[in-house]
Amino acid sequence: MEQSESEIVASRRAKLKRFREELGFEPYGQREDGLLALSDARTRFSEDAHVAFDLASKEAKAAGTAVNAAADTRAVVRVAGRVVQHRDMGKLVFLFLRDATGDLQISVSKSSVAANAFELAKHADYGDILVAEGPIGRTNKGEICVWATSISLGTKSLAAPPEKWHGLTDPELRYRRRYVDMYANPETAKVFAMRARIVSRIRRFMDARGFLEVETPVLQPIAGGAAARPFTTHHNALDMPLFMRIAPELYLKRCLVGGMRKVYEINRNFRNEGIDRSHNPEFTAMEVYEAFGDYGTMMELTESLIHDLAVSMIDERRAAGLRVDADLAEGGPTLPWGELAINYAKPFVRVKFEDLFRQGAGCEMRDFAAVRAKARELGLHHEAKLDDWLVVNEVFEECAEPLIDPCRPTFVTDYPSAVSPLTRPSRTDPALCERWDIFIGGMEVGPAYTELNDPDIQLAKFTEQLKGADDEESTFRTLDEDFVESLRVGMPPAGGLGIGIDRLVMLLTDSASIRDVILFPLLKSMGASSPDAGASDESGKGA
RNA sequence: GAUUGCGUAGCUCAGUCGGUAGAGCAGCGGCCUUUUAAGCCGUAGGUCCUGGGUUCAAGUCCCAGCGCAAUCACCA
Repeated sequence: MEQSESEIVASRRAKLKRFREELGFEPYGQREDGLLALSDARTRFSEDAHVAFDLASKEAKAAGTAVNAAADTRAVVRVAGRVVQHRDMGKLVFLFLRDATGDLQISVSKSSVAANAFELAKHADYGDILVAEGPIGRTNKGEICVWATSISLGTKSLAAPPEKWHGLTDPELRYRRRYVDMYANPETAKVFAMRARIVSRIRRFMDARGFLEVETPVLQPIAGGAAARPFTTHHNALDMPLFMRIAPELYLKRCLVGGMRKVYEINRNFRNEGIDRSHNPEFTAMEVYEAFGDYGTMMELTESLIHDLAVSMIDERRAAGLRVDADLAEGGPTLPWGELAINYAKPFVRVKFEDLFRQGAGCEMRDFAAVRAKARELGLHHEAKLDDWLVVNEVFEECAEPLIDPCRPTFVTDYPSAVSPLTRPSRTDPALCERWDIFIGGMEVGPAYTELNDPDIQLAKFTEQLKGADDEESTFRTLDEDFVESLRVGMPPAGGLGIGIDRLVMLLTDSASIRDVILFPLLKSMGASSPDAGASDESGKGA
């Protein structure tokens, strides 16, 4: 049953036993009060106190007496952290502890601690969690450290650690063993700390503008609000199929019907589709709805929010050691993202879909014959099967989107109505609708609409959409009649917005992949059975 | 789904033309009271991703599969 363990694990187990039985340390620790974060402990260092103590020590040594306790004004700190460096000099041991705030050296002199504590320091392994207490001073070489007067064991680590200099670099291992990645590569932990602050800033921004944060169903009987393949599940007691939501949109609109004026939700969506650098099957989105607003109010809100976040990232990124190219004095925060230097100065770029189309395709988008010719020229061979406006959309994505300057946040406005089923058509030009998409760094970060609130048009658009569904799609695409009914009750005119939080965090933290901003991204499971072995397993699962 | 690349010790990586499996770190045993990837002496550690094939001989060449990455496709 017990697998034979590696030599390293075996020796760590032997140490655990020795620490417990010979040295009297509980290998899994206990409550510790009064612990300081390592970065806070470091700030308690006083050069004056250190120099005064150093002088008193030398005088006492020359005189052959003990140091007068009153001469030691160094702050005493109590800290805990994981061992990431260990240098044994014989009767003096230097080790570095690490916590989420940084690293701090602990210097353990045989003459300053109990015999069992010195043995513990001497034999501590990379990865062990230690608790140390003592005055904060520095070494001859200038390293600020805790001169330990006591050391105890927080937790013994049994697993083999990563390489101490290169850390964990294999991307697969970093994602699969994120708990190791987070301490072995401090920049990983910094990205997630920044993500947390970005999300809380977004909430403060929305709250300050009077939006109410609500929570709507993740388990939905009908997966609406977007066109994506949902994950399916089943409720046993009610014996009903359920879908993980692909978007909260239809529920948030019901909130407007119910009388909420301004609502938002920050939560997970789930889409059963491909995985790549900007797609994870579960991702975080913020959706916003404002009664009596429109896509213009959403544009102002989005521009202000993203600009404010970018400004706040100047200090964040400097503190985390990330690049910042320019500051506000030069026209707006410029935050590098990979090879791109993205400038978040207001106002963001605005360009009409129709104009960008003309520029990219070289013809008018309403000249469908020319558009179809262009599509064939581009090699879009399924062009003949598509509606005119879908061809327009494909040609746009192919020819026009690449023209958007990736270094400037850009609103593309006034999309064709035909590709936007939840959006209100323009009153002056019904072929177009009041919708924009914002692009940053070549990524689509989010769309916004003036919401369609005419129940008859909405019903017609849903019905039209369902007609085009193939067999597979029709298993999860169902008309949400209750939503249409809510529109009959009456939804005020409104603006709505969706923003991909993960993508925004990627841009703000200079992360190349969505997996770098999601703590535990989805990977294939390693223990998965082979296809033939799996068949018998599967039938046994539900019981 | 397609193409390309990668998969060797716990980790980071070498491995030439097909000819006995290598280093550093980590580990283990020593030495050292000011180290900064500490150093020095000694020692141990391998399913070369898996399965086939070619060959006197395969980590290396061929085929299939698995995993990861990048690019493309898909995702209105």
